[in-house]
Amino acid sequence: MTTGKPPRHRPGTAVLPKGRVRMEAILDAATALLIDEGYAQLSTRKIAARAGIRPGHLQYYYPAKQDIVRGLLERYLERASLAFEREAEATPAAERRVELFLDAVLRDQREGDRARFFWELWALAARDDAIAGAMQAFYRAYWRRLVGVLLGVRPALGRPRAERRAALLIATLEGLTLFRSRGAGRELPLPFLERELRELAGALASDAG
Amino acid sequence: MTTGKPPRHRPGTAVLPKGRVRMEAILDAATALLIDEGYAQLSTRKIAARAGIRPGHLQYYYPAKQDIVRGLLERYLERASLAFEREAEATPAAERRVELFLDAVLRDQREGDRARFFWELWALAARDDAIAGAMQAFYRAYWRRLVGVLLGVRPALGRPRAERRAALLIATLEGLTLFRSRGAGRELPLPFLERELRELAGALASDAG
DNA sequence: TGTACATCAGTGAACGCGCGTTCACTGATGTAC
DNA sequence: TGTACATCAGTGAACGCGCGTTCACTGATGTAC
Repeated sequence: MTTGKPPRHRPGTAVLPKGRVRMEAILDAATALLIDEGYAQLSTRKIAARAGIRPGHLQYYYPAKQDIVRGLLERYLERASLAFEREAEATPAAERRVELFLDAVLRDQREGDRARFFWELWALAARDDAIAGAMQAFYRAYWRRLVGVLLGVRPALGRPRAERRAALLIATLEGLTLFRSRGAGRELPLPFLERELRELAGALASDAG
Repeated sequence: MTTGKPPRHRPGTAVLPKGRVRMEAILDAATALLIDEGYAQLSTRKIAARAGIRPGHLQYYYPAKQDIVRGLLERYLERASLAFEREAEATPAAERRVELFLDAVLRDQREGDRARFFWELWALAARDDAIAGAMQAFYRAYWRRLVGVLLGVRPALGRPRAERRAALLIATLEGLTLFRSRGAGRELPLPFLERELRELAGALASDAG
């Protein structure tokens, strides 16, 4: 089976340190460009330039453009899912968990680039099954973590109701990114919205309804 | 001032019927392509082909590609804003207004293409000020309409609180589009989510909190 | 430590393609008298 | 109704460009003995 293939790095992950560093640099460059200019303006030649290599060398690590995009997405979402896990370990008193979870999410969302990055991803997921799958895995982790928090605070909710309310809360949080920075109405100051959001979260964590 | 410019249709809107029909056809074609393939794959040549004209003739009506995108967006959002107005005229008993408003929004969102279209727009708005402005105007109309509904049902809310809650509800509704079709988790059946959403809307329309 | 060899990393030129737009031109339609 | 003219609508060829990817090749690094 050892055919005389063109020199290309196949197994997906570089074995040697230099290769691993290069692959990271490529994903870093592509991520920055995706956020700065959007997927429509993203080109392999720009990625190569930003990563400090020649255009033809990209294919040595990533045979096609879509492999780069999938790669950067998987890396990002993996890290984010890990953050959920890590946060789950250091649990404070149950009563404060919802609040702290919201804090973490809002802090992350406030980090400028997150919204732009996700807007691109939502659009991409509609056209690419691999990206849709990765996004789905991410939101599943996000959602499971929140279900756990809600049930920890208010066990009487019951799992089915907690699952639905967690989904609603995530939808609200994601939807709120539209009202940040650009693209939607900005006449409502965010601090007010976030205060209201916390009240909403409190209501969703109650066993009423 | 009457210089010998190249033959180009300048004023933005065609005067004669034939020209108006052509412009509509161009926007129709571009909208369909944007939904089917996404902005990254959108090209003037594809638009021309789908509209049944030669590539060079596009520039007669729309000097540049971005004019087409802005044109289709403005047309769509104008129609949607009008729909809000029309709906506001036929008001039933106050108590049912929130419910009916939700019905209308959810029905619209269920219409397959709406989500894909908006995902593209959110991403585009982050790069193009004209698109961001149009989106902002649309969400403002949407939001004002909902504030009116909430205040009509529960005047005791007061305008500031009604404004914040309307924004939250819109964020939730937009965020829920992520859980439809593709791109996010689909393990939660939508009917359940929508039932929960109605309860949430009811809570937001109460004067508690 | 030295040598031989295999694998890994990187280069530079070139490919064919679809893109957005321009331009000189022709044909169709409307308007004035 | 007929004619002259202006404006509107549409064509087809061509432009220069950046794109994604291939390919033959060279240089660098690791491995076995």
